[in-house]
Amino acid sequence: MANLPQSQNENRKQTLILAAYKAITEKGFEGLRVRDVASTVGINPATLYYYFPAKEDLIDSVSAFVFDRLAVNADELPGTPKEQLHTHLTRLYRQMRDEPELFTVLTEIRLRTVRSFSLQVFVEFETAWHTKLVKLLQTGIRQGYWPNYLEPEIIATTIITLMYGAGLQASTHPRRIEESIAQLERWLTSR
Amino acid sequence: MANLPQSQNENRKQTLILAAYKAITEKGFEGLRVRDVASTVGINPATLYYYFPAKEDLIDSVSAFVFDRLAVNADELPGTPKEQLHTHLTRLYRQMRDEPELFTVLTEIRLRTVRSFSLQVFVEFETAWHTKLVKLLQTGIRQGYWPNYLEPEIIATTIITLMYGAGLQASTHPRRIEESIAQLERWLTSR
Amino acid sequence: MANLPQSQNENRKQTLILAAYKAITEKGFEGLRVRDVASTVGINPATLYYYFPAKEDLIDSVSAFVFDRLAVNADELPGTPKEQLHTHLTRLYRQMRDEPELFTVLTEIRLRTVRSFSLQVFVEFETAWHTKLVKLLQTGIRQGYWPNYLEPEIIATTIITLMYGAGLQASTHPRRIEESIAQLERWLTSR
Amino acid sequence: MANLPQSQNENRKQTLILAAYKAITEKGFEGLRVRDVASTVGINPATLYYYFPAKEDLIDSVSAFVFDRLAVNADELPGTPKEQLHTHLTRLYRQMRDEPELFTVLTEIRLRTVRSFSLQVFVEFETAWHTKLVKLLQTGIRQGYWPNYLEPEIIATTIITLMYGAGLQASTHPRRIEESIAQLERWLTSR
DNA sequence: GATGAATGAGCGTTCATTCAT
DNA sequence: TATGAATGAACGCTCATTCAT
Repeated sequence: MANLPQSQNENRKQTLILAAYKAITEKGFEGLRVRDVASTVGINPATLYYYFPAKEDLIDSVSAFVFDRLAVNADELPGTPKEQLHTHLTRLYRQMRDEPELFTVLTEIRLRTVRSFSLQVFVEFETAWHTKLVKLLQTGIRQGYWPNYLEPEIIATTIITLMYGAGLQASTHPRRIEESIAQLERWLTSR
Repeated sequence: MANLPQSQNENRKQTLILAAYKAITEKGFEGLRVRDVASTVGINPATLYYYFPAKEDLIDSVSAFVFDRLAVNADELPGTPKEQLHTHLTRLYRQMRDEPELFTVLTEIRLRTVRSFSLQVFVEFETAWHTKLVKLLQTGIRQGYWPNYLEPEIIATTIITLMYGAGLQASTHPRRIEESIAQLERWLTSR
Repeated sequence: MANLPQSQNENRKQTLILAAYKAITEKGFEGLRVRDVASTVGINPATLYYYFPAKEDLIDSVSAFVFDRLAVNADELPGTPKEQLHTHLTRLYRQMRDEPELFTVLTEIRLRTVRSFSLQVFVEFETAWHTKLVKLLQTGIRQGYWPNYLEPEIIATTIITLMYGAGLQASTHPRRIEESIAQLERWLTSR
Repeated sequence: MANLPQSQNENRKQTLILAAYKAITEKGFEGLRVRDVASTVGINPATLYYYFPAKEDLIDSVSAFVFDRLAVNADELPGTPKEQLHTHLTRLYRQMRDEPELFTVLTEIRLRTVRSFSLQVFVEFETAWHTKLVKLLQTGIRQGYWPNYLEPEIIATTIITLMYGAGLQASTHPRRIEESIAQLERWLTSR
C-alpha cells in the first residue's frame, strides 16, 4: 500500500526504457529521439526528464535492460555440464529467433562502447559471461564430458564470438543461426 | 587529357568517402555529420553536395568502399583448398588486427540494413562470400582435404558467423579473435 | 500559541527571500531560477509556490528586503545635521564595503524598473531618500552648517546619483568608493 | 566592387548587433532571446548562428558596440583642459538625455562583469576612461585652470562614479542628471 | 566546381507553473 | 504544508539541404 507510488514510478521508468528499447530497435541510436520515446508512452518530453536527467541516462538504463534480458547465466542451470551448455546455447538460440531485436540492440550498444561511451558496463557483462562459460567447461572436462585437450578459455571465447556473430544475423537469417550453433555443439562433442 | 578532370573528380570523391569512413569509425552513423566530413577534407559543405546529391549517397559509397576492402574473395587464392581457406581466414584475421575499424563500420552498415536502408547491397555481399566459401569447401571435400560428412553450406555459414562476431570484438579484444579462428581451423581439420 | 505557525510561515518566507537574494547576487535576474532557490532552502519547487504565488512575487519581496536593508534613513540619526550627513554617508560606504552585493542587487532592481516591472516601489524608495536628504540639508543650511547658496534639492540629487554610481563599483573597486565619498564631503563643507 | 559582399556581411552583422542592443534595452539580458533578435531582423534563427557562433558572442559584440558609442575620449577634444572637461561632460549628458538606453545597457553589461563573464573588456574600458581624465586634469592643474590641491586620480574617480550613477537614472530622471553634472562642474571650478 | 548565405525542421533540455494527494 | 508528477511553451543550437552567384 505504502510503496505503490514508488512502484508506479518504477513502472513508468520501465515503460520508458521499453519504449526507448523499441525505438532503438527500429531506428538505431542514430534515429533515437527523446520526443519520440515520450510521445510513444503518451507523455510530455519534459516529463521524461523527470525520470531520466539526460538522454544518455535513459540509454544506460536500456543497456542494463538488455544485459538483464540476455540469458547468459550458464552455470545456474540444471543437469550435467554438457546439458547445461546445451541448454545455454539453446536458450540463446531461441531468444535470437523469438526476439532478434534484443541482439540488434546489443550490437548497437557494443559498437557504442567501442567509441567509448560507457565501456565498463559492457566489459563487466562480457567478463561475467566468459567466466561462467569457462567454469562450466572446466567442470565438464574434469567430469569427462568433453575431451581434456580442449582449452576452456579458448572455447569460451569462441562460443561468445560465434554468438555475437549469430546475434548480428538473427533478424535476417534465423536459419543460419540454428545451423551454426548445432555445428558448434557437434564439434565440441566430436570424439 | 580529356579524362583528367574526370579522374580529379573521382579523386575528390574518394577523399570524401575516406573522410566519411573515418568519421563513422570515430562516431558511428549516430555521429556522422556532413559538415564534419566536408571540413575534414577542407571544402564547403555545399561543395560536398556537388559530388554526392545526398548524405545517404555518400553513405552508400562508404558501404561499397568497405565491401571492396574486405578480403573475402576466397576462391582466387593459390594453393590447395585447405591452404586457400587458411589464407582466407588468415587474411581476414590480419585485417581485423591491423584495421579493426573496417569491421566496426561493416557492423554499423549491417545494423542499418536490418532497419532496411539498402539491404540489397549487403545481401549481395554476403551471398557472394557464402557462395565462394561453399565452392571452396566442396572442392576441398571432393579432393579429400576435409572429411566428406562436412556440410559445405553449414560450415560456410558458421565461418561467416564467427567472422562477424570476431569483427565485432576486433577493436577491443584482438587476442580473442586469433584464438577463435585458430580453434575453428583445428575443428575443421580434426580427424 | 496561535501565531506560532504564522511566525514559522514568516520564517520560511524570509529564508526563501534570502535564498533568492543570494541567487540574484550570484547570477543576476538573468540567472534566477525558482528551482534553484527552492533546492537551496531544501524544499520542493512546488512548495515555494505555497509561499509566493509567482516568481514575480518572490522578486518583489526581495526588492522590499533590499530597500529595508539599505541605510537611507538619514534623518533619524543623532548629532548635528553635518554629523548626521557624515554618518549617513559613512554608513552607506561601510555597507558598500561589507556587503557590496546589496548594491549590485539594488542596481539589478533599478534596471528592471526602467523596463517598468514594478516601478512604484522604487519611486517610493527614491523619493523617501531624496526627501530625507533635502530636509537634512535645509536644516543644516538654516543652522549655518553649510553655505546658504547650496541648493538642497540639487545636492540631494547629486548625493544619490553619486551613491548609485558608487554602489555599481562596490564589488570591483571598493577603494574608489571611499575616495569619491570623501571628495563629496570635502566639497560640501568647503568654505 | 570586390568587397561588396564583405561589407554586406558586415552590414548584416551590424544589423543583428543593433537588434540585440535594442532587445537588451527593452528586456535586459534577462529577456534577451536569440529568436527575437533574428525575427526582428527578419531572418531565420539559424542564420544568426552563421554570423555569431553563440549567443554570448553576439552579446560580446553588443558590448563592443556600446563601448564604441560612449563618448569617453576626453583628451581628443579642442580647447583648454577646462573646456575639454566641460565638453566631455556635456557630451555625456547629452547622450544620456538623447539615448538613455545606452547607459542602461552599459549598466547591464557592468553587472554581468561583476558576475565575471568577460570582465577584461570592461576593465579596459574603465581604465582607458580613467587615464584620459587623469591626464586632462593634470594638464589643467599644471596650466592653472584648477586649484593645485585637487588630486587628479580622485577627481577622475569621482567623475566616473557620478557618471555611472547618472547613467542609471538617465531613463527615469533626465533632469536630475543635468543638475548633478552642473553641480559637479561648479565644485570643480569653485575658488 | 565552389562557396557564402540562408533556411525549415528539429534537436536535447529547461522553464515557471499546476494539481492531486 | 508539502510534494511527486506532470506539462506547454520555449530555449539555445544544429541538422541536412538549397541556391544564387
